[in-house]
Amino acid sequence: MTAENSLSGSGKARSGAILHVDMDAFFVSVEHIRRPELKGLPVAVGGPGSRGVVASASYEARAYGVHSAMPSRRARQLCPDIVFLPGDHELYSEVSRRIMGILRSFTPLVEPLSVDEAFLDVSGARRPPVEIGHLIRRQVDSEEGISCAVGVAAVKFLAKLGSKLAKPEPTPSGPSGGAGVFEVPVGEERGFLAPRPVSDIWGVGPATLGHLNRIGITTIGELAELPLEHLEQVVGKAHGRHLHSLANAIDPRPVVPETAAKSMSREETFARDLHTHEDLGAELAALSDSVASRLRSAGVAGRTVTVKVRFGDFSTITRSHTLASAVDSGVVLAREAKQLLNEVDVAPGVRLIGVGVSELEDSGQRQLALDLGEESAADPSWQDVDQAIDRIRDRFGAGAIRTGGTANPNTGATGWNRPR
DNA sequence: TCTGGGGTCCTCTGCCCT
DNA sequence: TCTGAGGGCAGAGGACCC
Repeated sequence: MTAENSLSGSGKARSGAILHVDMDAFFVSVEHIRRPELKGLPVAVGGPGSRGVVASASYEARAYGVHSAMPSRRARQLCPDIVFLPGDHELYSEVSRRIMGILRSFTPLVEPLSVDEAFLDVSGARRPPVEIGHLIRRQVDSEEGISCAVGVAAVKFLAKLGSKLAKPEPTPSGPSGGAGVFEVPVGEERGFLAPRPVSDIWGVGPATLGHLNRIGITTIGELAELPLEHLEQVVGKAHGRHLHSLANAIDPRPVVPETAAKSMSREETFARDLHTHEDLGAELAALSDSVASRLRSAGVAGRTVTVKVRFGDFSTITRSHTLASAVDSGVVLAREAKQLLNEVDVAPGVRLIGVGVSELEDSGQRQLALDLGEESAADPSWQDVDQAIDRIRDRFGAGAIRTGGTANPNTGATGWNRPR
């Protein structure tokens, strides 16, 4: 379709005003800045252990078939020379904040999707969207040394697909080609989508793809022609309506800057399976402490506590409980989580455990509830303890203090996580 | 091949209430 | 008093995303 040089200035097609900006191999690109000697080498950021996976791979590594979410062991088989880096998520978050700042200098309507991508609504801008895309690429590259791809379209889904098509190809010597900016012109959306595979639709993963393939649907064009009622029977009502709209290039979702988080969680995979409530309880306490700390720094508290347990055979269960009032205390959260865990038979062996909190609300509301004397799972006496813990961590670092029962039981946790 | 971590949204089921 | 229908809600799990 159209690319960097073929569209701009043609004046033949109207431009959509949604941009999707996606960093190229973000974690690896950040590592390249502080370790330039790694440029040109196959590099992966991720968990190097036997149960680790790749979070980000350089284009040189991708040429060997390495990709994100691939088990690290498999990545080493495909590319024995690959350099594994453990990752520095504080640094990635810091770079991400600066890049989002650059994007906000073009429009206040920036919706971050993750650390390395965002939607922008530039409908109010004087410059053409494609030109803004090029300016963004130049500025992110000159100020942060990171390359990115930009998709331009009238709707989010197509802009996202555009950025994917603007990316370079992986080769053993690094990224090659790639338009950098890819536009789907207004009025040409359906023709553009029709021949593309249904897996290009945002929301079609392996399970949905299997369902669609079984009824003979392989392209977006075929999906667009399928009667809605039939599609709803195959993939469910809400999902069916959503996919049908996207296949017809209909995506009314606006760009929403800064949406509040709806849940917070932490989970940990162990190097070896754990079989006792005692071992798991200690790990649960540490995770609860971490989640509670994040809740407090975000100024929120949550009512629903969920414990996630993944067994050695990879089967996964969750147990949740909704409290009378919201909590943000690590001790209270750990107590609830352990009660939930007690309902689970852990003897078969647990490889992963997680703690999550949802039904989040502003901490100010919760304080008001406490002041009014409502029944609460959050014991106010713990608030002083939590505040003291936060002050110590602010001053001496996150590892300066642990709450009781969170001492590392030598569980061999992978220690790998990818912060949002 | 053997699958991390942190999220969101949806569906299904069972329970309670009217 | 019993029973069934239907709505609302909580809990569990699946699918998907990066």
